[in-house]
Amino acid sequence: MAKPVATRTQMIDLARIAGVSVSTVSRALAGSTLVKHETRERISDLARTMRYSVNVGAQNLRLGHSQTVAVVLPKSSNDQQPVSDPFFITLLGALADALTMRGYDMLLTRIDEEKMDDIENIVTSGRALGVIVIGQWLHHYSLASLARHGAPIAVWGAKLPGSTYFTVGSDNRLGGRLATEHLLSIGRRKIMFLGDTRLPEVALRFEGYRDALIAAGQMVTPGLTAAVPFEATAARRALSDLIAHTTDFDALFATSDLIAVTAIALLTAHGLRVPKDVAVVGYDDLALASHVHPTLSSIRQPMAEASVALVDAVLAAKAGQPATAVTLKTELVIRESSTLAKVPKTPKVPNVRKSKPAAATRAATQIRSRK
Amino acid sequence: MAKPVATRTQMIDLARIAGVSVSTVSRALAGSTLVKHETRERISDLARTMRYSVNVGAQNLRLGHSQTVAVVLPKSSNDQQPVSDPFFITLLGALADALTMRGYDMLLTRIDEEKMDDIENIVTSGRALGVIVIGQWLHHYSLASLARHGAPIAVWGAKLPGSTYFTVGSDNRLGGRLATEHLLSIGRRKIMFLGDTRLPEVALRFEGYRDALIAAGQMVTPGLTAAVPFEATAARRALSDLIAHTTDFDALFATSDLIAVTAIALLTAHGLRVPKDVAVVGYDDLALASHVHPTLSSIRQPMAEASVALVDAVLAAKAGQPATAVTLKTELVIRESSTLAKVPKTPKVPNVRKSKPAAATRAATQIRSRK
DNA sequence: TTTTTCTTTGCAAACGTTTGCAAAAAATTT
DNA sequence: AAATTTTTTGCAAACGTTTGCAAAGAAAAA
Repeated sequence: MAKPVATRTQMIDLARIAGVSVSTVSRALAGSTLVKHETRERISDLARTMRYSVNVGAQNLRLGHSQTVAVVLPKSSNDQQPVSDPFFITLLGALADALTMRGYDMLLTRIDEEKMDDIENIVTSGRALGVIVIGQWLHHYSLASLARHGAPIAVWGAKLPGSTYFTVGSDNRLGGRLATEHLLSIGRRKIMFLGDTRLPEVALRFEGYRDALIAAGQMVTPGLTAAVPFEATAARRALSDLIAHTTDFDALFATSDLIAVTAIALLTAHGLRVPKDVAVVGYDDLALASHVHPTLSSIRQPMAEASVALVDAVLAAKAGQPATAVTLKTELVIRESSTLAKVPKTPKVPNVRKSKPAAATRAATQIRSRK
Repeated sequence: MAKPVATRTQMIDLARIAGVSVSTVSRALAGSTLVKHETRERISDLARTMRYSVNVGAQNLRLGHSQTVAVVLPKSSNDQQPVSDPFFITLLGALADALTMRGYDMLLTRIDEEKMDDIENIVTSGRALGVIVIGQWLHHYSLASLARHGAPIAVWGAKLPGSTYFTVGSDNRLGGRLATEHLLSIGRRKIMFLGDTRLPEVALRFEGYRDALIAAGQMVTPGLTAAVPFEATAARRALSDLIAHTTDFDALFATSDLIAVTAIALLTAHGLRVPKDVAVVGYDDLALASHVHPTLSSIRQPMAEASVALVDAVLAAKAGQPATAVTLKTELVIRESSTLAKVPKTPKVPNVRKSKPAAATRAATQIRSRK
């Protein structure tokens, strides 16, 4: 086999072959009307047959800007787990699409929570024009500090009081309220709240939960709140403990779908029926919510819109606009896990459509069935 | 607020402040021993306090190479779905870690199946030094063509006969055999195969399935094979149909965990008990396998090792080495969905450890419980 | 002190583009 | 045919680094 010449073809090669200058090639490939239509065609064709594409590094250098947006996920230094939360993973996919659609490249990085300055590095090193931060971060104040230093960042999550950066998130308080009102409306009175209120998003969902209870003339029972973490294994451990010791509840409001399905699995193993004995509502409305049995009611966070909003936000930050907080449409999706009607018994027709819309609580509520 | 000067700090700024030339700064930051220890320190400190980091674009341009590896996922032009398969998403996370660990940046792109030439673009445009291709691709031959043109690519999946590119994958045939042998060993005789054998990986798993049946003196029953696709919604539809019309089976071997859990949900809705009436084994051993109820037996594909192997492969390809195919350790993980023993009844201790290792078929088999 | 050697620094040329400006070529008008 | 305008091209300077080479400075040897 002949050793191929390693040197990549570049503009000067095209120029030589076409008998023009590099300037002309550059302009031709950029589609500039400055160059004669005919030569433009000729050069484009040449580029195509020679499988040439411009070196984006050089291009960025000259143009002084990058077409890449970084997406960072937190990595706790202790755990070696790959990205655990299916929610963020789903968001990741949606982000990849949103960015690709707009013509941006996506740089994916996992960053140690202790080394948040690395985030700034991504921008100052010119690797990306801005950073989208997703995942459950403890050090929100570091983010604020980064933003103040001028790094264009957009963050998934709740808007915190003094935050200096762009945020995109669902209406956590509304979500908490919708879930709780729904559970109340199907007659549940001992609704347990599962989530770690140290996280701002979860704290807001808890407020919604409390609001709904109070509006219904109930109050928050201390024993009905459990600080279940988002991480899968830890969540399972916490729930195991919980279910072994507490049984005095007839509904669960889980602050993530993962917590919800884990809880359902444990309840079932414990001999409790869902939704008959315990109704369950999750949060996120991931694909998995429709795949488990019983299918899971959940508060829907619209991923595609979230992604677009995050991209917009990071570009706005880059443009120097003042930080804003986007709140996404947040709605309840009712499925079997919180439906009073009996689960329909194995229809011959594949498409199950619930006939009895058990309890529609309010405007923002909708019934979903599988397509 | 004073408008901050937009210009990013660069080497020449450090040089001016430190009273040296850019060459010295460059060398100092690179840690060259050519520059006096004391000045090196001084410049490093200065860089740190000024929050400077070198422009990787310019660096790459000068150095003539990139530190970025692209990871591409297929996107079917018709469906607007975000990345669907949880398997690839999990792999994605593991890849992010493997690359970060080695000091490479990861560029994530979704590419239309019809425009596979875009893959080559990633390399010729200098965006990345090589490409890791994951996902279920139909056009394997296009990949081969790309590889022949010199693009360093590494592909997740089965090694195809004449493939000119690096591949990393599990031992699909062994996996199929292990699953089937296990189901046979717990007394099942009507084992249904769920998977689309047009995909090379699935075809191999089917061969393993057939091997095991034949070794047990059985033969493949045509009615016990269903071409269930990997994509979630389509899979559900296919399974719905299937379960409505066929019931003459006592075990399922699903070629993905997603198919398996969907099947379990549908079976349960249909009044069938898992594993009592129908035992189920999946493929991939994703996190979700331990989160569903009953927990899912599955063929484990080691993600972390896969990621490392893929990174190694793409670097080898870049170095011009001849293509190889890595086969990962492939083993069966037995959980509740294929265990004869009764599901343990809600132990007070959180950590469930199965007491009865129902049926260990062979060396590569292991029993797992949650940590 | 002068010469020699060794250490530390700076100059200038690359890396592959884009683009302002001016020159050349072509088309139009006088 | 000359003068003017319009279209098309090329020159050369940037973009922010790295590095071979030579020069300057310091230390050692003569």
